[in-house]
Amino acid sequence: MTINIILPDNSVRQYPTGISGLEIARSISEGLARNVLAARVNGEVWDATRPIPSDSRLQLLTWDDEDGKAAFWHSSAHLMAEAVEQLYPGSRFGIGPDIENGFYYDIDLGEHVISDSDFAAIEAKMLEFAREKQAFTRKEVSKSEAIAYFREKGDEYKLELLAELEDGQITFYETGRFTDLCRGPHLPDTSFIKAVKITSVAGAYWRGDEKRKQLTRLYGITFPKQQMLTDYLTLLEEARKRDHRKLGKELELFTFSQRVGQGLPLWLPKGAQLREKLESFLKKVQRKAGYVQVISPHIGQKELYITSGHYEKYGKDSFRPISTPVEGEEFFLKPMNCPHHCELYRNKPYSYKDLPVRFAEFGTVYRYEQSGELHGLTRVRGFTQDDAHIFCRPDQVKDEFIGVIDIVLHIFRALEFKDFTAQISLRDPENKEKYIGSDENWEKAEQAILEAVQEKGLIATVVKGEAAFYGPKLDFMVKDAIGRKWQLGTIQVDYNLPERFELEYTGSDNEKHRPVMIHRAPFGSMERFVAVLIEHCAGNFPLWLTPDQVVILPISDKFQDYARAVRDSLEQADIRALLDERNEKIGRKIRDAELKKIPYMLVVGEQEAAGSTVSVRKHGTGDLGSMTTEAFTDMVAREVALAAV
RNA sequence: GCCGAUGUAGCUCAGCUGGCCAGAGCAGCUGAUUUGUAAUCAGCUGGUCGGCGGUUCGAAUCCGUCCAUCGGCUCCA
Repeated sequence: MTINIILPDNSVRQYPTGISGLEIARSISEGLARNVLAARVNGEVWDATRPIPSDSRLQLLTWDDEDGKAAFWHSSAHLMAEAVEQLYPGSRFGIGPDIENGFYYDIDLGEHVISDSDFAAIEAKMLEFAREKQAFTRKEVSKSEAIAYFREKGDEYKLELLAELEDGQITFYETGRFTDLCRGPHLPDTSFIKAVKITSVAGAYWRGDEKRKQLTRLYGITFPKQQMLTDYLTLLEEARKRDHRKLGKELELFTFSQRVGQGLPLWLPKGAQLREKLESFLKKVQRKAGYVQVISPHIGQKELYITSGHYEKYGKDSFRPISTPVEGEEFFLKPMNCPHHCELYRNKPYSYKDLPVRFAEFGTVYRYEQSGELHGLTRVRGFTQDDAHIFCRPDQVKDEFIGVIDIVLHIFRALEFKDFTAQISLRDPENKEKYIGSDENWEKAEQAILEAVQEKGLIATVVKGEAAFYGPKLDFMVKDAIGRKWQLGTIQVDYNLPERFELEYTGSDNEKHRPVMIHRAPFGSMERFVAVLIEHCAGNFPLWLTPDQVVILPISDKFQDYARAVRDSLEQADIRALLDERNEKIGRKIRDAELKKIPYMLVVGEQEAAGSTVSVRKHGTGDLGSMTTEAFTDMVAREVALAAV
């Protein structure tokens, strides 16, 4: 009996029934066979060793295929589990998936505690088992057999997972001494795994539920070649150099003080300069888009947040209320700007002709984030949103939404953020009580977002259950230096606050109508945006943004006067210039300026003073030769203008 | 908040299993040098070793606790 196998190039080959992907690979070339990690059979990823029963389309997966890599790492999780079980008998296992960079396994170690000093032993055990070339053996089992096995083993986690599976779809995989409930697929055997690194250990709640037991999550990564691990670790090392916490310190952008408080950033002069540039850039964009600036105070009465619904939802997790000499009077630090903006809207009656009204404010808000959540500038307790609230008619929602998407994309383009993702967050249809507002309004809002995104041709993932409690949203996310995703820009439709604040406008029918509100922040928060920006450009900010654009380096004291004259003329032209007056050699001044990542260095000495020129050196590039001060000024002005900001 | 780790001068770090006055480089200060494209030389200053408590004849080192930071989990209006 033979079957037809269609390969990716559409060629058809005949093989005996029950041949495996691996055997087919071997029939093509021994080299291919050595690299085959898994097989895609009719679109489904299978073990390379699994017999193919009938005519099929086959793709052999190697390290270069995401699915091949996934099988590799998932198999590595099993290998790690086997090692852990040998080292710490009685361990029970939760789940052990592959992830973007490697894999993890959630393990209940009983009384045992694993710390990084144990990693080496686990790695050694894994390599030992890898060399044993243990096969991953797939076994179909009945549900009752499976339950019996894990009951015998006393693994309540696997039993819980089993309870959700149906009979007939349950498979076990055996690797050496370790048997796991697993769908697969897996590598043919463990010998493919040549390099192993346990990367970290952390607590993780079983099934992500804070109320359930915390298991030990062991993270690891493996490779088919030792060199690949070395390269990966080097890459990580490089990424850490871009970390905004490190660069923020080195470039004197911001700092934290224990005395001021956890999660409360202090912006140093250079950081403040940078942030101000970003703010004025956005203000200009917004002015053109019809926004008006407003200003509101940092606190608001308790009643304001009772009206908005925030008190009920977050009152307990906020900073403690501020009391006053008046009995019963309480104020809150504002955790959001929208309630204040609603009151601004209520200042006067609006006609349908007045809408949309767009109130913008760089509003500083305070939220009592859990201490374990705080992280550099990306997660803080006091931060400034580039906030605005658009009050519009229901028929304007989509256009306004589109307008905001345009602003976000404009900003990303200006700052060369190419690698972002967009996510539409809808409510969880199973848990409607988590949200405020009517079904009808939610449906209208979600529809508006979906349509706007579609019209802009934006590629966005849709996630149910991620909406804010008052409305659905569209978020823009960017990754940081070490691959963590952060939300930056956000656009949120809100039918609820206008209701709660009884906002109105008079329609053409002379009747009162309720406006729709759109919350939006293209940067998200200045803190987080600056953090991501720092990591994105590794501290080499675009010329128009960078705190110090130019530094003037006199060859010696003798040329201080000329150097000052150059600086003054640059400042006249609105160029931010420093003067290095230290009594140091030129090599030293250049080195320090390079380390400070200042875009342009102007060396001035005898020749320059004589000819009214400057000798220009560009950061990271080197000597550009000399030119007149005017020519340099023009060059900088042009470069700034070119950024189109 | 939870799990694990870390915490020595402004910065980066050394100080092993407890024992002379706690060290280095950079930064800073003083002086010399007057310099041509990534570190000039010399001298000096600077630390209640994260805070508090304990064990000990003796603690940066061991234990407890609190605080902060780091990696995750949960959360994120």
